[in-house]
Amino acid sequence: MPVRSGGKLCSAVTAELGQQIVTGAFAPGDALPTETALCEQFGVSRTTLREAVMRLHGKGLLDGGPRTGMKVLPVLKWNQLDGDVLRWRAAGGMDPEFADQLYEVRGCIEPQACRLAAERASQDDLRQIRDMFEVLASDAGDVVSHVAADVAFHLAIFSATHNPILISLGGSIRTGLELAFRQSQQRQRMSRAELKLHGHIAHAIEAGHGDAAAVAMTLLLEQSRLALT
Amino acid sequence: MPVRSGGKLCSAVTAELGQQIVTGAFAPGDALPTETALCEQFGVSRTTLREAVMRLHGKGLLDGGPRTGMKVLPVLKWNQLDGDVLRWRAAGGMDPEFADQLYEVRGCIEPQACRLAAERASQDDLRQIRDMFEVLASDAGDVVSHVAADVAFHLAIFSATHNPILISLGGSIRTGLELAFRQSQQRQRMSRAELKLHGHIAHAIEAGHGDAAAVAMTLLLEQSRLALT
DNA sequence: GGTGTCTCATTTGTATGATCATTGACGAGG
DNA sequence: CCTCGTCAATGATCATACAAATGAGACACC
Repeated sequence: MPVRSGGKLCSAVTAELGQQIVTGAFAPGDALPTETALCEQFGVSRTTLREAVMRLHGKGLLDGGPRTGMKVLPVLKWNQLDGDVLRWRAAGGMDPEFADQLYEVRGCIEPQACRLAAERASQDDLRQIRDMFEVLASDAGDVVSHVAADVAFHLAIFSATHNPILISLGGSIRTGLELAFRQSQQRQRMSRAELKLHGHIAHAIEAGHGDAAAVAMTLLLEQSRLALT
Repeated sequence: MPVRSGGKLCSAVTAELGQQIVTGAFAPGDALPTETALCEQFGVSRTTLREAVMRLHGKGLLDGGPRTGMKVLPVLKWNQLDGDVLRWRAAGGMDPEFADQLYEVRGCIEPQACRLAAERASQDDLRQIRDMFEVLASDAGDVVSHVAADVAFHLAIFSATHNPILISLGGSIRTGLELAFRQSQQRQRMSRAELKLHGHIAHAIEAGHGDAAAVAMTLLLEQSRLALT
């Protein structure tokens, strides 16, 4: 009966269990209740329960063998870039430590992505980046669309690298970007400094100045991180 | 019939279908045969077939709705860092283009990881890195254990950053590392230049010289990429 | 009595077939 | 040509069956 009725049972069970794990209701190393117990608790069949468990297994949250039950894996084994894990972790406010970690990873990747983008961006890529910057600069629309434009701006840079793996990686941190941006803009609009840096990045990539773009991106990330606190 | 009998049907079907997709037997945008047709082709029940399809969906290879059948998604949507996708793609020899992409991504991340590791590595982290370097330098053991030590060396650097997201990311490219190293060492042992660079990295991290470690890592990746061709 | 081994029951892993809902393509009819 | 109903294919869930693995208790032996 606890299951939120709106939607697929299986997803609901996955979300419920996943959030319980991520938020620490089960400590790493702990064994979950038996399948039959969980089936009764959620009021679903074993098939559905196992479907949910399998998804969590795929996200690196659980592992287990026959007879031993399912154990919660240590945090380091979790697939931290998985969209669901990210959302569950950020539910109820993104803790600052986590935000720092996310920005640190972005700081590793995005400046380099700018360098590659400056070398290889096609006309289409450049247009996409420029368009998203226009939307950001126009300051029109609600917060949601503003966040979407910000995310699209950064994803467009990943696209411009023409490296499928990097693009895939960009897609993985997409949820992280959204969460961070939303929380950031919840307090205040994007600052003028950040907006200017977005412009610098766009222009530097367009001009093929990879180093300048990378520097601007590094500054932007720093600025954004500060705005978050 | 084609299903390798010794093992899990579902995994076999997943691997078979997945490899067919990744290797291009179905072009992106193509619609797969209907579920019932695939069920007959593989000789499994619909549940099992759907289980396999769901896994591929989770890896971003497929999408589809009722009545429309399952379509192969464009390559950019694939989860390129998924271990299985990586393996399927590399099966039958890693194509040079893909190797280049992988090294490019590593070049984005690992030098920065070295910087962070140099700042934060604990004594345990340093010991781990040093130990793995010793194994590499000792030149003992077979190719498999040598590859394992190389992978462990790089993963230890990720661990030393103490950033869970970065560590998780390192785990994701683990399969890529293994595949690249195995192919590399299949031809020839690690060159003396590469070995020396491993040593430089280890020492620089130990000494807290982040920039030096990053430079050495960049050089190492360049060197390794050349050795692969 | 303590210890090693063996059997068995419990729990997970894998697979099947059935049932009902959902959705979108396709054709009949206006 | 447009609209709408039909229906086939997927989506979701369930009840069930069997296989495999392992922990726990029974049992024999020292």
